[in-house]
Amino acid sequence: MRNLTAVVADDHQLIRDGLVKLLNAYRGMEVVGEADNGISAVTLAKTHKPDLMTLDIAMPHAQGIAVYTEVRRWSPDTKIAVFSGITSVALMRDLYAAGAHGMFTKRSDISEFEQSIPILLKGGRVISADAAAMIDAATETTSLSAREQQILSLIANGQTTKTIAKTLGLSPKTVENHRSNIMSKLEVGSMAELLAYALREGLLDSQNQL
Amino acid sequence: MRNLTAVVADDHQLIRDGLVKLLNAYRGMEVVGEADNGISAVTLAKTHKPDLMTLDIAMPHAQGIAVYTEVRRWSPDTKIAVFSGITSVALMRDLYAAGAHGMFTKRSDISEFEQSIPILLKGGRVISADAAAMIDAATETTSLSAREQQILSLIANGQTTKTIAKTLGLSPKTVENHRSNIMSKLEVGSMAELLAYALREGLLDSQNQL
DNA sequence: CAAAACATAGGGGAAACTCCCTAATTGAAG
DNA sequence: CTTCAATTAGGGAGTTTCCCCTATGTTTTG
Repeated sequence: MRNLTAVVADDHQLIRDGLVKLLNAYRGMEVVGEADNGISAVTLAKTHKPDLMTLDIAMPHAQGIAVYTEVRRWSPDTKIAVFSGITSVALMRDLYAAGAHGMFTKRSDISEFEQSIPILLKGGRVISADAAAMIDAATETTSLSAREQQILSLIANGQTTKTIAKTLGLSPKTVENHRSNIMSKLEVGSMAELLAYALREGLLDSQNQL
Repeated sequence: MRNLTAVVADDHQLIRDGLVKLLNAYRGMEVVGEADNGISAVTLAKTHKPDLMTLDIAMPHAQGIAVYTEVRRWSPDTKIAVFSGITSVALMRDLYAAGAHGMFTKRSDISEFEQSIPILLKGGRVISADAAAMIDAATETTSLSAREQQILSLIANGQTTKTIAKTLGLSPKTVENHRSNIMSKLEVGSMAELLAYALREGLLDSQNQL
């Protein structure tokens, strides 16, 4: 009796194979689709509306939280277990806030995920030990306000003070003040150090893939 | 008859499982050790001196080329197939220069690796299609001179024009000119973009691995 | 050898950044 | 209700980038 469906999305074939095997071994569950990029992940979610979906948040063609929210939009009842290979703390934090059901890193013990399946299917939430530790560590070091984080992210994406001011509808002087506050909070003395910090913490949107 | 030995080093359990299964299925081969971090990878290489070793270059405790060279030192006859999950072009280039036998990305088709095993065992070299494309793309874009690369690296590590000038014993103006040339070569228009590029390419010393 | 690339160093000006202030409004915490 | 943090916005001075030049000596390459 197979009444539970699952979709596996990951661009690493080995990981995909492992997860498919694991999910197919789960009683009553069948993997009905596999995706190796963000776009087909969303498509599969739309067509199959699976009960469970594993989602890598770093795949070609569409990255990060965008894929998550798209899947969510087209199949709101699907329970989504996010697997992050890259350890982008900011992304994890966002997904946590966006309400991902499961959060695992690819370094997590796989049995952790296996044991989580029934919980996830019931609508529960599971955050693996190492993912939780990562989020904690991040939130404690990040004493930046929401606005400051937003502006830091824009800076890290190569935007200048002026363009940031324009996109946010603020005075350039305000943006400058925020940046100044960020720098004193993070104890850095130049854009270079600030950038190094920001990029280290994974605040880049697009090109952390290469 | 099992006369070939192999060691699998990868911090992702799913990947490890997949590779172990694949290698054990190879005629006459047996996986005699698994490592989930750089240190135990080196230890296993030292104790087992396997014929073949798969090596992830982004693992906890010791990263990148250091692990490769250590393995090489303790077991020079072991054929090493490098798997890179993170797409650090600089690292790939270095490993290529250091003479890694096999180079695959985790996005590679696994059959590519499977078919490569006999070639690797004979001492041949195999670079998967996508890894080769990556290296080509990198070497063609990186037209920076030695001095320019050095200065870019210093910039990426948070040094200012002045301090760079002092450490290199140059005029600040010279450093500035180099930076300017770098920026026009890389087609970026600000420190922010330059930093983004540099960090992406893995020019940071310590913490580009997070 | 000649040409090209590289490394060195500087002038000058517009723009951006860095750091010192003040100050009004808002919303949350005690 | 009061205090505190956050957000907004600005003044002003000094420094650094950024981008345009010129110029000389060396090294590499065709």
